[in-house]
Amino acid sequence: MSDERRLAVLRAIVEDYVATREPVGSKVLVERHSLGVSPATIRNDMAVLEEEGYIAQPHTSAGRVPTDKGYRAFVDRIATVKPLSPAERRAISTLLDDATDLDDVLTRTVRALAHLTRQVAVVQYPSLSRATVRHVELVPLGGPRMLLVLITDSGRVEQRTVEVTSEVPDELVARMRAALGVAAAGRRLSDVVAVLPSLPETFAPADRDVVRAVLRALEDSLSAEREERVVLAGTANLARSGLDFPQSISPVLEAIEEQVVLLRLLGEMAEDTGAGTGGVAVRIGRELAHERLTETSVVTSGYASGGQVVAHLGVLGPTRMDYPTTMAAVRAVARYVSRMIGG
Amino acid sequence: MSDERRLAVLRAIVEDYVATREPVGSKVLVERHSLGVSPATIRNDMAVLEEEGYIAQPHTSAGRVPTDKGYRAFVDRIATVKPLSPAERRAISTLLDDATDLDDVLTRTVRALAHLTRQVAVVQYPSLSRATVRHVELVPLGGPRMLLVLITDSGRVEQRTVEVTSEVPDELVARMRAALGVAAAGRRLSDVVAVLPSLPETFAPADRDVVRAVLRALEDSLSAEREERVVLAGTANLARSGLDFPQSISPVLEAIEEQVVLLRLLGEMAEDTGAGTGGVAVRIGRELAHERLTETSVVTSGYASGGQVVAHLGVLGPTRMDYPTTMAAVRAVARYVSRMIGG
DNA sequence: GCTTGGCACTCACGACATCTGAGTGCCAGC
DNA sequence: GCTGGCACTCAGATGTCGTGAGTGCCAAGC
Repeated sequence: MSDERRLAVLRAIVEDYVATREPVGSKVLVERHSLGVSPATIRNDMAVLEEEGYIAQPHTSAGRVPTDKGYRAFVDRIATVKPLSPAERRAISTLLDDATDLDDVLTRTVRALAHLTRQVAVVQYPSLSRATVRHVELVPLGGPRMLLVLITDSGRVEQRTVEVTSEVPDELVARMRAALGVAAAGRRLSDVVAVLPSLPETFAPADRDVVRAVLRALEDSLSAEREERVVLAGTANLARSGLDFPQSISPVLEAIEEQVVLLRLLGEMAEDTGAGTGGVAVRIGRELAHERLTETSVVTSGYASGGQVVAHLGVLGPTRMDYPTTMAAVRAVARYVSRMIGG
Repeated sequence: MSDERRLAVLRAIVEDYVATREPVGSKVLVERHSLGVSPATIRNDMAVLEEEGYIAQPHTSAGRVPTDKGYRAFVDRIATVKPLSPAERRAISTLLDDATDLDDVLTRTVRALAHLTRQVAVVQYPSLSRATVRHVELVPLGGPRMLLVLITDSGRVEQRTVEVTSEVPDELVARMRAALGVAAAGRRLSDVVAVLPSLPETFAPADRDVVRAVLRALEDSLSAEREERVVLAGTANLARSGLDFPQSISPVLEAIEEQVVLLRLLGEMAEDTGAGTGGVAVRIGRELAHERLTETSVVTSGYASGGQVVAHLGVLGPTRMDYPTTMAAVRAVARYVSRMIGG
């Protein structure tokens, strides 16, 4: 019994199951794919594949269904990322080309991705910590309130209100703005944090409390928790493929809504980009190690600005998904975004 | 046959159906509510109610179910907004009190609303056109690109990149910034638009193209389409109440995802705030005039800043919803937000 | 003129029995 | 090591039937 044929059988099972959503039996397998052997032979192969955990039987008199392990083998050893069709490439350009600012780019990106893959798409905002500060602005909002605005070179704008106990004179605001500009502009955010503690010294003692409040707000803007934001699209696609979620889609929706979960995943998967998949990472079912997402797979890729990966984007769908196509779409969109934001 | 009793019967039907999700018959009706008459009498009332279109029978041998018209009568003539429980009030405070900036307030608000009502919550960003400009900032992004940032008194920050054909000297950027500041600061956005056309005149002819590009971007930021943003939460609740959507929840999810639909609704409903409902507007099923939302109801309310309604928020759920409780929650949250943003 | 008990009627739904066919595992022969 | 044959299993489809909730109507009663 040749190893290659067993892999071919596995591939055929995955492809047929993805296409038909029905357990596939030995007979249709030889009919639809030219495997050159009889159903009985295939059955032997299937028995082995099942014993090794690549496929499973929902019940005795049914065909086989790929397991997580089966999909994994498919993704790692069988499938090749297939290039997008020209029409799909055109769709990406049309959707993304006339974007205005960063918000707009990301919103359009996530929509394009959801549309291409017919699944749930996620795009993470460019990380703040790796960016450099383009500009810091401090605006008096009247009375004891000010607005701190932070603009990075990736075009991201962070805002934060600062409230102190007493009225702040405009003149002091102006001086603080100038000091912040000098201290921060052109620096990487992580470096800015290091400079901050020495700043209050340069102000009159009476003003230092106010200065410290502003710095706290700035530090807060830079801190890891606040920096992470994601945009979502295509949740309706989940419902469409509701049949793929035995219980209900509501745990999946819940998990998606807790953006923390998504962010953690995007972060984790940043590290397991497999070889030969063009920078695309895939996690399948239980590999996600999340109880609400056992029937779900995630496909992600990083996107770059200035040669540096600044954030990730991806797609979430049922384990029974068309991996080659999805991976191709994720890769293509990631590259396109990178180009747009100057990757 | 007294009119009051018929209303009482309708109320009982609505309440029971909302509670049990099952068509309600004459027998259980007299058992559960002390109506003081026999089932046969109730049947007569029900026959009339059905003839008048307030209730319907799913099939011959089943109980009755309220129609859209029935719910409408319930909301208008029977139900009273019931105050929230102390625990619920506390939940609102706890969730909202330590919000930092406007983004944060709105995100927390939408979560609170979704949590309280166990439905899909929507919060609209404060309208730009009614706001006044606090500050305009123009930041050089290097080369021919600039970033235009607009800060309103409601704390909203709008950003927009401007790209021109040639490099823009920092000095010109500074002059434009100053001119914009003078022209816009303190004005209502709608008034700012009127002032813009005269601005290029004050610049040297060679610079006017650049100035015009910036003004176009500014106008764009102020334009009606861009000004509208919404935040969503609780989509998972839809799946939970999936049984209430006979076909599937996916058309509903689709409609929600097209934020245009939501914005149109919020806008329309701004005008039909009924009397006696405490500023809360309700649309039921087909009243929404949206084919994907025939099984859906929406409950909204405006929220205010400076005594002016600046935007709306609300909740979307199955027509079979607990209107009194939902309306109470929407009203309470709207008031709370108004207080927080200085309503 | 309402209200009420009685009664015949309807019909969705669940329980149960039956059937069918896809798919399997195994084995003997090639 | 492949193949055809064969007995076996079992989920799902189909059909039948009984049950009971709920109704509408009517004639009697307050």
